[in-house]
Amino acid sequence: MKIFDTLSVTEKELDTSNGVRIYLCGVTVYDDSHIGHARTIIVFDTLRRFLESQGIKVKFIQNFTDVDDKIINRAVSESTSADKISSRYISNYFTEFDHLNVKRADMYPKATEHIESMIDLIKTLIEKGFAYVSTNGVYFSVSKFHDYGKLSKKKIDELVSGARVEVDDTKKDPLDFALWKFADDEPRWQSPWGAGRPGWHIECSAMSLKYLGTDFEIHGGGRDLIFPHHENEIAQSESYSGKNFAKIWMHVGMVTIGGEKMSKSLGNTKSVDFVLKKWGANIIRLFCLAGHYSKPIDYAEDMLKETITKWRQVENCYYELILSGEGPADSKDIESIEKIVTETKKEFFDSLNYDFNTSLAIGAFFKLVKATNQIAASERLTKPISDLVLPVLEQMLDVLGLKISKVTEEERKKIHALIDKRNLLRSEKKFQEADAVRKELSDAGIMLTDHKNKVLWIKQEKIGDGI
RNA sequence: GGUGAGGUGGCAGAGCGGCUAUGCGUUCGCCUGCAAAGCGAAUCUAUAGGGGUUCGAAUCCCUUCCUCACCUCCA
Repeated sequence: MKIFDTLSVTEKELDTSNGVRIYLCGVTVYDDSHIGHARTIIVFDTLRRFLESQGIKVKFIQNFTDVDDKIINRAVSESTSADKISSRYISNYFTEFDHLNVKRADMYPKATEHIESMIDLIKTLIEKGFAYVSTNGVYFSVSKFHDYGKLSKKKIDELVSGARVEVDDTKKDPLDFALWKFADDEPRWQSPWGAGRPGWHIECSAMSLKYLGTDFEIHGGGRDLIFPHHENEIAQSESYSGKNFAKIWMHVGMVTIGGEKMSKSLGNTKSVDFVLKKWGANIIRLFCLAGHYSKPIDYAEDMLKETITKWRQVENCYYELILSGEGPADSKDIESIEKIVTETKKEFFDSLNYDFNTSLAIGAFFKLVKATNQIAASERLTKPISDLVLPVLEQMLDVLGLKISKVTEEERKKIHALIDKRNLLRSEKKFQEADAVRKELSDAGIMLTDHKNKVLWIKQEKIGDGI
């Protein structure tokens, strides 16, 4: 598989020979997650599902930043503890991302639980001369790391003249960043240099090193983390270990709204909770995967609405397949569907293999859906055809993390009973009563399609609230 | 100002030297007792402007214009 690597600015072959280790920078838990966070996480979740579908062992680590000024500020404004704030939003995170059908990572390390590792790392950095203690904390000396700027393609002298660097006389160089900040208030931890809190960047260095070692396969996050976060992580980690930090740096484009980046500071966010209620997990996932991961996507309601139409086609396809009748299939149909299944499957996986092009993969997926629906529409979809299509369709659904709404066995019996009842009424030309039965079913989310020889039912996902 | 990524039909979005995806939308049909869904057909020949290279460019080069992101916390 090839993935575009931000560092080398090339498509790099992913080494899967010893499994794939992935570290994804997660969220700072001081507020609700929004669809921007969700996109990055969905992209990586899908990547992970794809790799696993290829029989590759994946070790997936995603952190929670649970020590941060924003958390503390929030705690102060709510007169509670930082710990309460972060645990609340971690709990929310799991509720929301479980709903988004995001597979749980192998581990969700928290910064607060890895203070010791961070201190060890800082100790070594000081010993090696890459870091120094000042009156406000411990700083990393950027000038000591000669590759500084290699990820973000920034020149050190340009950064200095950039004027946006925080002025702090206690630092040797304005570019130096904090590894440890002394603090008088809670939360704080003891360290050899004085009580305080870790800097933001050091946590990812410490936790990725602890769980994935050096030179692991993929380090990822949103594009906005390239500088300074990932640049600084590289500086710390490589200065510490003397080894390459990560093989591939994979960055996900921003979600925009009205063409502008969605962010807390601009106040234009759509929370995961909100979009889940409005669109549901399948629509959100399809939306997040509709374009290439590296490019921005715009949160536009019209597009989301269109996605609903497409999702209905998938539901239709799925139920046509699982409810297909017994009976022989035309050998020509078998032949053509075999061809389509083979082709779309190849296209689907080839697309993902080449820089994870989900846009093309989804295109292949819909080709299969469409071909199936065509056969169904012409009343020729029988079990032998379904047996060919269904496993592949389910595999694709699984990789994309899409979930068809299903019914219980009990509901199924009830549905069949009502369909029988309606059929009887229809045969007696009691259409009004028949329509009442149909209404009863549709109110329960069961849509009917009258085929020539049978009635197809579909459990439709309920989407949106007065869109 | 610096750096990076882009500008493709009404919209979304691939292609990254030749065969100009795909989807949505729109229109008209089919199916149906009716409806919804689904299906079919039609519609749309698009590649920011200007130069070049080439037998041939959306695809390569130059240039102009525009957009976005990063350069501060950010997924």
